Amino acid sequence: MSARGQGRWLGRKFFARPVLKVAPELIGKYLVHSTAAGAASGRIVEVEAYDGPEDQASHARFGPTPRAKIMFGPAGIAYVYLIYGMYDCFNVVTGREGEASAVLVRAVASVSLPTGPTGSAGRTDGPGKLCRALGITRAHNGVDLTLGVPLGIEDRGEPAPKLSATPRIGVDYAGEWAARPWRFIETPARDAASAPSAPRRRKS
DNA sequence: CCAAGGATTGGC
DNA sequence: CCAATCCTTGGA
Repeated sequence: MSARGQGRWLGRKFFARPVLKVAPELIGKYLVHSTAAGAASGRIVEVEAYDGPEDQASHARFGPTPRAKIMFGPAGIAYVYLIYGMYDCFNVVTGREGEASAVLVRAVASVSLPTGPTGSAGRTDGPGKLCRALGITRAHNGVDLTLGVPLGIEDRGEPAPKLSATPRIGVDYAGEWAARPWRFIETPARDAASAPSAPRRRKS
């Protein structure tokens, strides 16, 4: 459907802005993975921003290493890496070329799979499960998301959701950077059960 | 070359 | 609370 590409897929201009502006705007957009079998998609509901080599939580903190150099490149490119030897995590590069910033997509909802009913009834829990659910792997590292295939991010014209910002997950080692509220989630309708769960981080 | 640790998840 | 599991990085 490249013929109807006008504004359907988020383009270079959207991604080529400061990551702290792009990240919250990705909430409510749709991550779509198209294959021969059909399209797998999910509504983005949780993201994290990683901004520059000085961000001690970012993979770019060691400079443009073989793995992280893609973060220094042009915006709109997928950065998919393997974590803990078993899970793939999906990111999109943002900002100007030469800067090192990216958005980690941590969760999607309303998952739709080509094989039929999702069964998931909705939401993935984390970046690893998200990639597994949508079939995203390291093979997608470096693909241009603005083309829409095989991977793209779609604006379906939904109104901007209400957002909350919290510190990022699993970056305790990052010192003062760990405290920055650079994780964005759609504000839960009710927080009765979910709010108290956050503090539990390993290592007391 | 080698040792250490990780943008996580699921099991005990 | 902690093991799984392997790639990336930094240091010797």
